Amino acid sequence: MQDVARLAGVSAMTVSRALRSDASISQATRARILEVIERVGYIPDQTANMLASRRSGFVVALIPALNNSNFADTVRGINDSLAGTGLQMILGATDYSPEREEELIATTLRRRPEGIILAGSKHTARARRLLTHAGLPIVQIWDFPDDPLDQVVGFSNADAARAMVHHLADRGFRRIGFVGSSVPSDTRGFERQRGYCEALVERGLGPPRLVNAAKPPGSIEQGGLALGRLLERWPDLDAVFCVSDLAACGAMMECHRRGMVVPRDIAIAGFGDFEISRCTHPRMSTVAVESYEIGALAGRHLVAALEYDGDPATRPVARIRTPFTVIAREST
Amino acid sequence: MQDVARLAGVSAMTVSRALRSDASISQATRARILEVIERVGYIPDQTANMLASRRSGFVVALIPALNNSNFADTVRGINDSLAGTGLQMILGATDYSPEREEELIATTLRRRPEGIILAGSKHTARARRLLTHAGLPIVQIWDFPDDPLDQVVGFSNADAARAMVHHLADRGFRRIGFVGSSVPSDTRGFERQRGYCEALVERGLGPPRLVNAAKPPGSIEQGGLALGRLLERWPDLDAVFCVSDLAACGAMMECHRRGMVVPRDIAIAGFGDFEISRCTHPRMSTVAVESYEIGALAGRHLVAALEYDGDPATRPVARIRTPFTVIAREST
DNA sequence: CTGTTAGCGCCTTCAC
DNA sequence: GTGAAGGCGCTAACAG
Repeated sequence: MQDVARLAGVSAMTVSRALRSDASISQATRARILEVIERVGYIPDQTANMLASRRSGFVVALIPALNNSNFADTVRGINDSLAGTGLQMILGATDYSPEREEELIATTLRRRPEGIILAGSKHTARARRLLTHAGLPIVQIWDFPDDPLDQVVGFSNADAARAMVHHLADRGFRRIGFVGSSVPSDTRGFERQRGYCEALVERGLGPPRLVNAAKPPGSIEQGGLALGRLLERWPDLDAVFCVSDLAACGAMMECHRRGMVVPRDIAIAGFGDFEISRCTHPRMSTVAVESYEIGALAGRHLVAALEYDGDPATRPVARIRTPFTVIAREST
Repeated sequence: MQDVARLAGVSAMTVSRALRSDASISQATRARILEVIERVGYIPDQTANMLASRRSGFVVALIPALNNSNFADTVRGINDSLAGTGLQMILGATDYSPEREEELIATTLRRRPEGIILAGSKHTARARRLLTHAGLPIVQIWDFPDDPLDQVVGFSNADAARAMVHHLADRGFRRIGFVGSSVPSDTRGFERQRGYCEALVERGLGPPRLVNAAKPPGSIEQGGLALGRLLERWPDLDAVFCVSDLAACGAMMECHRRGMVVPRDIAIAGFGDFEISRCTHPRMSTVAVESYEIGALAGRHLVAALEYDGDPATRPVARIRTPFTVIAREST
């Protein structure tokens, strides 16, 4: 910056001003400085900027997994909502582990992010302490906790799962099995399982019939294996609801393999409305959630919190319930 | 850090040492300092660290899209390969646009990353200038350019597509259509199309029969529409090769809708070996590429380049060709 | 509209 | 094994 200043015949401070849009500087001086910058290929050092201005321009987003189309859409939503704000995203994958999440919170906090977006509502005690201590705007997404840390954009996974069980019951299915999440700490998966159990009670459909899928990779394959285990224990199942469309897809393939006709012999339902659910044969009934919208809203409300400059005590705190919809297709 | 130092009865410099593993400091002092740090909840400021130590700990990864399962796997591979190195990833999505890529390069370079991973080999002139000027290790992935900027982990998309056309020809298909990428600047898609055209010549299968899918969202739906347009122009097609599994999946659904039996009436092939390709009915033939491995290798070789401290002129430069495989399933 | 001064929070370098 | 001085590249705050 000193070099540029010298070449342009101004002080470093003026170069610094030329780089910002709001600063008071004459058109002529700015033009001359920008010309020098372009000519010598100067790239301002944002690290030094961060230190001096005490603004990192970072937002942290922590999601369970990168290779899940639902969360990938959410990340896209966050990314899009940050465009034009000068904010950049630091992305972390927790692998559904609260401990890994805590670790990521601790390390990313060193980057002095301005805000943080977290999937879910289950955090370790230290993670909660770190977050509240840091005093930055938080948005919890993909869940609707009773005791939110700050802002929330999500939905009740239990309610969403309940809705699907009611759909199955409405269509006349009575012996409904459930393929649960392969990851014990997948709280959203667990909530869906809870919703399934509650709905069974509500409709008087007897005790739960459930198994858990095995660990990825191969969520689809694992869904098929899980169906096998379900049928072994409860051969008279007439419907299976899976914690995700991927597992449901595997379950459906297993049906094809066994010569079972969906939904005549057994109905199959998934969760998430992945593109894949429109691509099975028959097409799969599922629960659609607003993956992209969750990210976009979370980003927008985080930015709003960052731009708010009134009394911190009266900062608006969004608690948004995003909708979910049972998509009834031919598989049920 | 000053506060911690005062509480521990040492100088700030000693606290700084206690935070690093390699520094020379007595066990007792370090233990005392760490205890204070834990008690007061001190979080070191990595921004200041970056400025003083002149190491950002950042690696930039620029990929075309986040919601593409192939690239998501690559990102996962990069992420995993960075674990334990102290490096963090800044992720950018270029939306298949060289201009957007240039913009991202310019803005992320301000963060003073230590290395950069780029999908593809088509960059604007300014982007190339910025990169070479920055003088950092680069890894180009998902392509195998003739004029690499630095390191490469990828494969020839044209060759991979050629292999699939040869597979179709081997199976006796003669009138092979192609559904190209919806994005004009998708160079990998364009390379696949080139491979298709070359293979037609090699096998004497007449002039290309190709259409392009329309813009996402709805890559699957667009594949179906594209098949419709292909059949309108060339009603006697006996096989269709799609630039991605998503489009192929849509094409297959369109066949179901039209009462065409795959592969008896028409064969369908995709590209990418997405999970979805194992989930169609019949299962889809496709070209498998090592999405995760590409990311993992790119990350590993970037780290190697960063750790290398010999003569810059003799730094090892990896140029890795990752394999691709035609997966023959029932759809062809 | 432009310049000067004094840091931002940490680490490098050197001294002991 | 520990401390003091100085500076990383930039900007806030003030002065003019």
